[in-house]
Amino acid sequence: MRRYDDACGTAHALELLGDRWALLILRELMLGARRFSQLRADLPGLSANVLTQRLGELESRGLLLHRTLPPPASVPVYELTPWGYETEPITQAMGRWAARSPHHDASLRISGVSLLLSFRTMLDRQRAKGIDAEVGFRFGDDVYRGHLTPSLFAISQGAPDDAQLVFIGSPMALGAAVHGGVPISKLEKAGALTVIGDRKLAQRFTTLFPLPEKLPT
Amino acid sequence: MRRYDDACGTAHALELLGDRWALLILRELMLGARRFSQLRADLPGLSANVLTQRLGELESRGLLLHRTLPPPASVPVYELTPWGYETEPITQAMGRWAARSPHHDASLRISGVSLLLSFRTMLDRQRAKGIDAEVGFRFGDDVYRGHLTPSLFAISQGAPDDAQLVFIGSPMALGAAVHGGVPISKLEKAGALTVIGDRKLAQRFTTLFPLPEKLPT
DNA sequence: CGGCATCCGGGAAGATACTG
DNA sequence: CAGTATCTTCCCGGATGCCG
Repeated sequence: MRRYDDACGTAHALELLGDRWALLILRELMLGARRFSQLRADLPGLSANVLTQRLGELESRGLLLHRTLPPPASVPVYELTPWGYETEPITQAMGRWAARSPHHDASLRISGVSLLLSFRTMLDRQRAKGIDAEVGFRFGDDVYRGHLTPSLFAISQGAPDDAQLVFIGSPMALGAAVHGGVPISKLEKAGALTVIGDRKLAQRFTTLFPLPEKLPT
Repeated sequence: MRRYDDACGTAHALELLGDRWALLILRELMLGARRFSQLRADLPGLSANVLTQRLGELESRGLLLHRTLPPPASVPVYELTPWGYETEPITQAMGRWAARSPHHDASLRISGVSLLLSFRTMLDRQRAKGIDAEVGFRFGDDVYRGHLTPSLFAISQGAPDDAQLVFIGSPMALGAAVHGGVPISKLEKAGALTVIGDRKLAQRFTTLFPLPEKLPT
């Protein structure tokens, strides 16, 4: 490993997760275990050998585990350790800071996990006052449930037991609605997004995660 | 620039400041403008050409400015832009997280800026209850003043007007007292640290910035 | 399908020496 | 003092092939 030889915690953090792609791999695992092929699909620019290398390093450093799901699944997955999950504040601080960048291009592709994490990061507690909702998300085969309250947006993998609201579509379509201000009706007409359940709640949902003001170019 | 082609804010942040040494350079500028040679001294493993390259990139990205101090100084310095200063939460999140690492080696060298920033990051508001103190720090030629209150530790370059307390010595010696639990008296006997002013306050000062509990190896 | 090994090209990082 | 110039090394990324 390349070292900084610096007692500062920031330097040590960079030694542990400063390699290219490392933090993005952690981000994709932030909502639960995922498979090698899922990670490849989430991070298209990342080649298999580098992914293998990163996963090995992060495992040896104690940030994630390589385990096999219990039968009948019995497939290998990668999952963060508790300490790995504790990197979320780092991811969030970066996301919050970069959202103000004049060069940030929101039209690029985004993964389902990234989008849901951005909601968690940007939740506006004032605007969410009084809310208590179970929301489902279906991004192709990836399904998530979120429990939204004014103080917290708890997300996990899997279909919700009974959601007031379910979004179906690509992460980019939902991102356009929430972060891009595109009306839901327009996305539905274009066939990019489907909303099931409480449409009024869906409308409100799109306003709960405002991005910070951008800097002048 | 190497891109991730990802709309996620974290990815964009990594494009802007994910290059090796970049975040550590920002850290060293976090308490005010510094010169090229100071940065080299603060980051011994960083060679001049890489430093030149990083400074140029960070300037073109809008995180810092290369300007000349007004006469009679008239020397070139590098200084963060307001947006550059806004990276401190990232630095702090990393430092806080890495402090729990089983592999963190606090015996390595640390810069004055790093140490003072670690105080700001780790300030325990409970323990600091009722405090309101002006503290000076002298690390060789680098002099800082800090205004400490229960909610904030404001730091700037330069000698304090009237400090109740001044620490004189190397950053590592002060770090040993605050983060390492080494008694001030012992450091003074060893000639590593000098305390001027309110010694009782100095004693209390060393308890205000507790590190989080480490993970088992 | 889910990796790991290997080879290769390009480019970034590191060490050292040098210049205005 | 504040950077350049040059050279070497190593990491990253892509492709391919192997093996369970």
